[in-house]
Amino acid sequence: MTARDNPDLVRLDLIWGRTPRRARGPRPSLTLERITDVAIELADASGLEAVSMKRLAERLQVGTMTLYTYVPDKATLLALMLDRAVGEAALPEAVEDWREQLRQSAEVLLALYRRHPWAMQIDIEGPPLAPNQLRYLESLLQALSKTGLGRKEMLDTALSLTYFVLGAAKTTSGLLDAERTSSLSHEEIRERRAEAVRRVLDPAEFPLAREAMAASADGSPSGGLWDSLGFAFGLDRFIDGIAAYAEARGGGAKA
Amino acid sequence: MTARDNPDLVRLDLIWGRTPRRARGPRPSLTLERITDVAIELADASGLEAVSMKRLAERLQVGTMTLYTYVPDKATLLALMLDRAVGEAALPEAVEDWREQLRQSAEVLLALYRRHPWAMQIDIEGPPLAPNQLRYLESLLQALSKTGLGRKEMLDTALSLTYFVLGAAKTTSGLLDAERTSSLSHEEIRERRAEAVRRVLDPAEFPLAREAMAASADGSPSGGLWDSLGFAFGLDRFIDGIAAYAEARGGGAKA
DNA sequence: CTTGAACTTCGTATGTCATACGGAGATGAT
DNA sequence: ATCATCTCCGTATGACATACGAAGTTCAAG
Repeated sequence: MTARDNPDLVRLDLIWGRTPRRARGPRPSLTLERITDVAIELADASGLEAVSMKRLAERLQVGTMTLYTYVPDKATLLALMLDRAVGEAALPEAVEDWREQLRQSAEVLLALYRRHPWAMQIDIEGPPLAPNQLRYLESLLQALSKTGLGRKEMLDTALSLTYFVLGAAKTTSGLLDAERTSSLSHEEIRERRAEAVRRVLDPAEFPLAREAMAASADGSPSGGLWDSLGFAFGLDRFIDGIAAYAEARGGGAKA
Repeated sequence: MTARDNPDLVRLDLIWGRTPRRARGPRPSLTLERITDVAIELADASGLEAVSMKRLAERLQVGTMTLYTYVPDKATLLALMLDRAVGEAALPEAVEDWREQLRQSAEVLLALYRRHPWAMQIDIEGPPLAPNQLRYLESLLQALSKTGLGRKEMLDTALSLTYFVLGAAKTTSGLLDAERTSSLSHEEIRERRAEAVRRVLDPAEFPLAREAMAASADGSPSGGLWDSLGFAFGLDRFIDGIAAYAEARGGGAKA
């Protein structure tokens, strides 16, 4: 089966930079990379909804339809943006302590989502086979190869880690986004949220939630309830669970 | 501060069903619930992108702009849809084994995302304070109260669990969606994915990923690589980690 | 009983979006 | 020198959310 028969493969080849050859016509005035970079600038500055083909073309000083010579549709452009952003994440170098490497990998990914919140809004159809996504996965697997886990379990673990990070980033992004976008001060936002919580969190119906949120708000330096939200804690518990499992299986991991 | 001063609170009150009272004008011909239900039907049948104000109004036999008497904007409608969907998830009844209850809670949530894939595409701005979301959270906390964890740790744990489920659902939804939407047979889709993997997964650059995927595909009954994807495994490891932590802290949990 | 404030309904209009289509001109293989 | 193949892009289409304001409806107050 060649790419011609399967539109998915066209997109895949584009993401992998395998553009077949341009012989006949005039030289293109743009490159895919430049287009993708400018699109990312736009998304960073004003959010994903600001990335329209028209605005992007204006920034690039070309007509709107010119973009369609480089990209079959907008969804492909978004896939390119996503993988380019993922490529930005510096992979932590291999260290002997796989727990530490996993933790760092997770934090790098979270930081990436914080830097490029639009990346979480991009829905990929089909399996995640973009180059930088695969590189990230390979790096996780490399760290996990020190645990003595089986190959299938390593894959399950690596994917689970990315699930956790994506979910955490996505759940908290709305909160952080509001702080970035809104014209209000952080104090004001905090105040409004506290008001909203007060209005809604009936102690009779939600006793545990109320207590937990109160405890959480007290422990936070700025009194902000929605700051940390369990990322570090949850990540450490997950890694604990992996370590325990690997050890019980008689794996080669020490400590 | 009253709702009038803070547009967020208007939306919140709407989600909580606190509509102030309608005295003067003619009786409304619709209800928020009916609107929301029909919107959900539409989204279930044809995806979130099929839910436009125009189509929704047509289904309800009213003019497009009529909807705006019930809802300030589409984002609010989406928030209503989301919380109504969450309300559909039957909360597992409290059992003495908190691990089992947690596992069931996670599975219920995953099932919900599978049944209503559009729910994952809805971005909420601001904290998750919708009634059914809070009920779900309270139920998680109730299960966790048997662990002996501190209140802040309970909240961190509960949130982390939802992070994991959301991430897992979101990552895999693109794959399942393709199988639902596409006109191709599952066989054909599988074949194309295998072809894509073959094309892209250079063994020299991605030795571990290649091995892991091969092992994963072999272990799966239908030979499908992208079927389970580590949800159950990752969930169990996470719960293991929580249990270990609670026990080490000298909590009241027994085994 | 009348009046008018407050409400629902919704046609029309505005400005946005992705992208289909086709023409004009440039380039290089033959 | 020809012409297939490519780039560039103006125009057009049909979607979209929603602002605005007019018309009709209901009930409370005078």
